[in-house]
Amino acid sequence: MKQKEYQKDDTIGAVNRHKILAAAEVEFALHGFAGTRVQHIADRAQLPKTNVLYYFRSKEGLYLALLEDILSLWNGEFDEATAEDEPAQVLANYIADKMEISRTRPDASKIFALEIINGAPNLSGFFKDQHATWMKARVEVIEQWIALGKLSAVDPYYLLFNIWATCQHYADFSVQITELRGKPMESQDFIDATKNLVELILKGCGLKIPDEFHTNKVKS
Amino acid sequence: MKQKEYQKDDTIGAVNRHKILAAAEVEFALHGFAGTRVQHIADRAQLPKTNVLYYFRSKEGLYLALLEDILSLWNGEFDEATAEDEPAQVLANYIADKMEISRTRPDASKIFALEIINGAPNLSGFFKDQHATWMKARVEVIEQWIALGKLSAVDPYYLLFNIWATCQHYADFSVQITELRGKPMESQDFIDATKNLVELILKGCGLKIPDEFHTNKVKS
DNA sequence: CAAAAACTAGACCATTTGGTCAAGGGTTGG
DNA sequence: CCAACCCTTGACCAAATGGTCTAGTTTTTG
Repeated sequence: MKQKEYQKDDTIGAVNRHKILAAAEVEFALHGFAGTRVQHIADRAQLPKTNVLYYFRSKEGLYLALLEDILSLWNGEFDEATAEDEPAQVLANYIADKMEISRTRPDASKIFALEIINGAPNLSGFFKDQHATWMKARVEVIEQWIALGKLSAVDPYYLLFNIWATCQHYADFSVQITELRGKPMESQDFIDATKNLVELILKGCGLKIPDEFHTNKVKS
Repeated sequence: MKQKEYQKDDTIGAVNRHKILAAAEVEFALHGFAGTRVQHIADRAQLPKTNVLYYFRSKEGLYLALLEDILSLWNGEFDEATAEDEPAQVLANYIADKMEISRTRPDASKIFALEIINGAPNLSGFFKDQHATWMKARVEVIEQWIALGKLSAVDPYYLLFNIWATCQHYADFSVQITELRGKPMESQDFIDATKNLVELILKGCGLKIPDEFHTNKVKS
């Protein structure tokens, strides 16, 4: 249909674009938009600076492309949940998803956080609207669950905020967490943290914890 | 003892220093360190740029002075809690304190968050050590509570991380929260959010909620 | 295999910006 | 009242940095 399908992923252009985006993700997460040097992105990608500007029209263009990539991570199973689904399972999976993103894409999470903290100057009105619409639909599902007695009467907004806050924290504040624990979060630690979190939130909503998320506190 | 006690608060120098710090807090929170212009701080403080550099040796000097101010907010009642105290009351108050900071000093919270996200490049080793020491002592108290049966067996680290994450979220992500709720968080909303949060966390720890933090879900 | 398209890359530039300087104005204490 | 000190301010500067230009090289395509 269109010849711009450069997602072939093995053309020289696609490979370089990918290298640059990966390098940019690290740099922007580490220094913010203004603090990031195009030269440093180039160095990290092992390409000359001019090359970076060749593939992306400008620093801002690169940033926006990266941001778009990142926002696509925000979609998941919870998006299609309905009142018929079991809240315990849906919420537990949602939390697990979010935690998995924090573990595998911490820099993406950080860039998003920086963007929001600074007043979301680069998030398009389209994204905001879409997000607000998503939110309204999710809130409605949660309210239906409550009406059906599947869930105790929690405020849907605060519930979702709490989930985001805690999950994001493991990515955004990883430096502090590592400092305070004396060691970085390993794969197993994330599993534990996830179980803890699921237990906390679900217990707070008066839900039974799905088997696979039970903590092994008591070994009897 | 020393004549450098310019905390008189009404000398011309003290007043200007204060104005500059307040302006800097807004600007740094909004644009990050690298993205902030000294000129903009000066404009906001309604002083010429040279004046800002006169009171603080450099942009970095100003930032560090501000950061020091901000870190002093992190002290509170929980610092002196012991195993004899009641966990429900101590934790509830701690959460309420943190939420109050998020409400009244959101920019301070944001600057701290930016600092951590970017790898804490300006937090002194001294602060980190102090913080780690504080953490160890708090963890110990929580473990004693658990040993005494005052608290169900939660991981103290995850418990504290959860509290910080959720409380900070209301400051750092205020833009998103406003966007999704369709209106900014008012004083009363913070009270509700705090009660919700206290209920969630305490319930998760198997604690009874102190009267003053009860939500008014059921009016009977 | 030749021409077009995609890519690489050094040299270079305009602008922005943190910071300096020097000169002058106010205030205060002795 | 004067001298020391604190404060104010416009003019100016050097360095950093995003971005352009031009020219050459490689790859693709007809």
